[in-house]
Amino acid sequence: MTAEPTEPPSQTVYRLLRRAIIEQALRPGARLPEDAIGEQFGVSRTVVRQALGRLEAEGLVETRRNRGAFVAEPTLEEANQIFEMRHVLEREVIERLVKRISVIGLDSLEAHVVQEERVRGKNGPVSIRLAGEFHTLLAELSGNTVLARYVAELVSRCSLILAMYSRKHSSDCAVDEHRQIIQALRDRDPAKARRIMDEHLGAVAGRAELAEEKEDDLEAVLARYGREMTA
Amino acid sequence: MTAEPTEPPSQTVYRLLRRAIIEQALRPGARLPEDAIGEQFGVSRTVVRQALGRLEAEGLVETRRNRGAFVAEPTLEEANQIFEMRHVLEREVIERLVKRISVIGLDSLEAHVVQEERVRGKNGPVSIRLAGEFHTLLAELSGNTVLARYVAELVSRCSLILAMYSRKHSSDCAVDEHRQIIQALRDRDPAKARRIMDEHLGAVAGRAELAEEKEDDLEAVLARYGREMTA
DNA sequence: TCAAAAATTATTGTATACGATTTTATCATG
DNA sequence: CATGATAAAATCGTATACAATAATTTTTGA
Repeated sequence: MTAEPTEPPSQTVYRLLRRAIIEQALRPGARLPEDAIGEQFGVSRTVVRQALGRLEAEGLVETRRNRGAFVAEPTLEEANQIFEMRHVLEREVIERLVKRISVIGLDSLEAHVVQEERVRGKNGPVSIRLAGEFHTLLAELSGNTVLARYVAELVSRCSLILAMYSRKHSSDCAVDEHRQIIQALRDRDPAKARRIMDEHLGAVAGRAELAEEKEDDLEAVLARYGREMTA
Repeated sequence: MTAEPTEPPSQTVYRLLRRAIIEQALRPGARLPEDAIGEQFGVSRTVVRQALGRLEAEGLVETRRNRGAFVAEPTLEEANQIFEMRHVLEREVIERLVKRISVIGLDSLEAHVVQEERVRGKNGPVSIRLAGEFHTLLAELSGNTVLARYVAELVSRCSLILAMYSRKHSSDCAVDEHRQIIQALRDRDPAKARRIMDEHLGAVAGRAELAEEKEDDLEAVLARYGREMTA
């Protein structure tokens, strides 16, 4: 039996915090004190710090000197730039996939959409995450890992933006649009694929309105997300 | 007088290591032991670790579990993907600049090329860095900070690739090509600008051949780059 | 002499300790 | 009562200590 190399704790913390942010359990502006997080996850500040550092590099977290880390609050200008770049990169993804996506690739997209359908309307946070992961999966199928990494980063930052500037994350329509994208790829129709992706991203970006603030209960959130760690 | 907030030590270490890698004073595969670096810079392993973490996130450094950090050694496949993405993004940069670059922007590009000319042939490492920074400057002038960040990252990773796969970093020709790019932007000629950028990047990518290994003297390099820190 | 096992060394991974900085609370004073 | 100074608390930034792991060397037995 191969001795599976266990994941380093900093990565676990990183992963869980990231998911909590993307699923909007931790909302923009929320404080992220090192000792509170470390205590919940049963690790020292050292490893929490590493995780926060990575999240900061990805733009999901902002840290202020001697003040600590906070879930990032992108300005409207940043939000526009992020959407712009996402658009540029996802267009590139589609262009590549229309040319050379494999049957296996199409199947994995189908499988993902089926998953999305399954949680449709049931679980808000999870459906938010799955909707984003559809785009990440597309980018991965492009075969260029750099492109995939950038898209993943931008998609996750978009979750943050929607949390700030849209009233509700109505991802119901998204599933149908995702199906349309798959169909266009299957048809090998570049114009159609590009048009649908443009519309889809436009729809996502269009949900930008102002939303009211809502306080988080950090401990409760961490307890929920930390279960995986202590178990 | 405004009390200038002094740079955190981890960022200094990050900056100096980054420059050492980009200027090829630390070559791909070189070991980066935490205590040796910390001793040279007069800081603890804690801050060295932070710097190495950031460099890893950018793809300039690879760390192997319980083995330590090394200057990254991109494979040929990774190298191709990086060049591809750089091409995609820089094309986007040019497209935007042709439309809306300001006179001030053009001036700053001119000023940079003058600098490049000044060190032409004199100092290898510095001219390598300046050649890259021309592209970073272009991306910054696009006004999209995300785009600028990605281009900066890719440009620096290209230095690494050239260090591995090209015999010599003959950046002499680059200065002229940079001038041509500026001219095309001045003329607001999209087709020409794009063609020149394509040729330029093709020329850069074309220098990919196999190079012999060469051992580094870590201490000497760090002493050189660390002067700025201890002073 | 060679190979395998054991011991040694070197280096990383994590926790903890302590000083520094910022924020908050307290209190005196106009 | 407002306000500014001072003290207290909370939190971060960095150094250091120790445990864990991997690499290296030495030892041992055939």
